[in-house]
Amino acid sequence: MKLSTKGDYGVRAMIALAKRWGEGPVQRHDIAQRRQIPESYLDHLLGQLRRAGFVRSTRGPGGGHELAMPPEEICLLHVLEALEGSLAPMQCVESGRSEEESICGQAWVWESIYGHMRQTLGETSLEDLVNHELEHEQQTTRVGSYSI
Amino acid sequence: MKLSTKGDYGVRAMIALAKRWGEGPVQRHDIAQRRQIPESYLDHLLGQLRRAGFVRSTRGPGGGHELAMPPEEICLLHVLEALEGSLAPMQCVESGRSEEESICGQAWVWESIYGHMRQTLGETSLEDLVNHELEHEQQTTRVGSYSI
DNA sequence: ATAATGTTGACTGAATTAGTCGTGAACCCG
DNA sequence: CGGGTTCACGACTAATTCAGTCAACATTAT
Repeated sequence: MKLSTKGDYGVRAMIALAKRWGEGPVQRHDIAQRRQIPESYLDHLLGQLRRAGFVRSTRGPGGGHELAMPPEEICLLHVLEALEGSLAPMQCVESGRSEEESICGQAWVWESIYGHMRQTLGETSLEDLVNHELEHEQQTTRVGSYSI
Repeated sequence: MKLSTKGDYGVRAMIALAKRWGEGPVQRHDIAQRRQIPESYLDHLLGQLRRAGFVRSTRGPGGGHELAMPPEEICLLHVLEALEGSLAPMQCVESGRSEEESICGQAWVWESIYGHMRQTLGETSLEDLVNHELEHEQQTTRVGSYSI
């Protein structure tokens, strides 16, 4: 039941980009360093996120990556589904499946859990994550590690 | 984010046993056939469940496996944790971890999801699962496939 | 041009999952 | 006792997924 590092790293990268929203492209190298993601792996993640329409990239000197839309319009659910595919905990809970087919006898429990999960992730935007991080930084006097 | 087949099969097996609660031991072969679980694999699962104290086994002719306690006293959460270990979706959400340590910036969301999941699984007993299955069988006139 | 940067796909090593199999131990019955 | 039934346990294996690297290529700024 673990989220893969792909999803974890991907969200971290998106938070990094959200934090710099409106300030122009951020470079792969920069993101990787700040958020502790292997740089060559980040490549793939950014690729998927770009193809999913969340990230816009520009090449050449001064290039980099930036969000393709404001942070408040991007929710965790969509980011994670773009990276990991469906988050359904069991196949028989995958969307669009008639009651009859679920012969596993426990599907209804997982459906409820999955529903709640989707709702929570769907209600949480990148903006929320950034704000939460900023608040947390204020509280602890420790400055810097992830700032900007 | 998928539950492994281990957890799925394990719960299915427990439902099978719960359905026969009070009727003496049920044989591996029988469970495997009814619930579509590879019999040699079921061995391992029953082993884990026995060592976790949920199942009692007896050898020899007329032997088999049965629940070690009434179905209403066994919840999904404990069964799954016995089989899969912690169900936490991220390591930084694992229980007993101070706020400071979670540097991932998204832990709070997952903590909420994990909390809800544990609560739901903790409130669902084998008895509930059996009842749900029985109701469902009544509704659909189709008889038999999993009966008794 | 050329240097900085992103893009892509092929490739790899490690870990995990999902099993199988063989041997042995306990038990029941005659 | 002896033979058949059933569970018990651990070694072994095949397949899949995960996590990550790398090299060759494309694009743009200056």
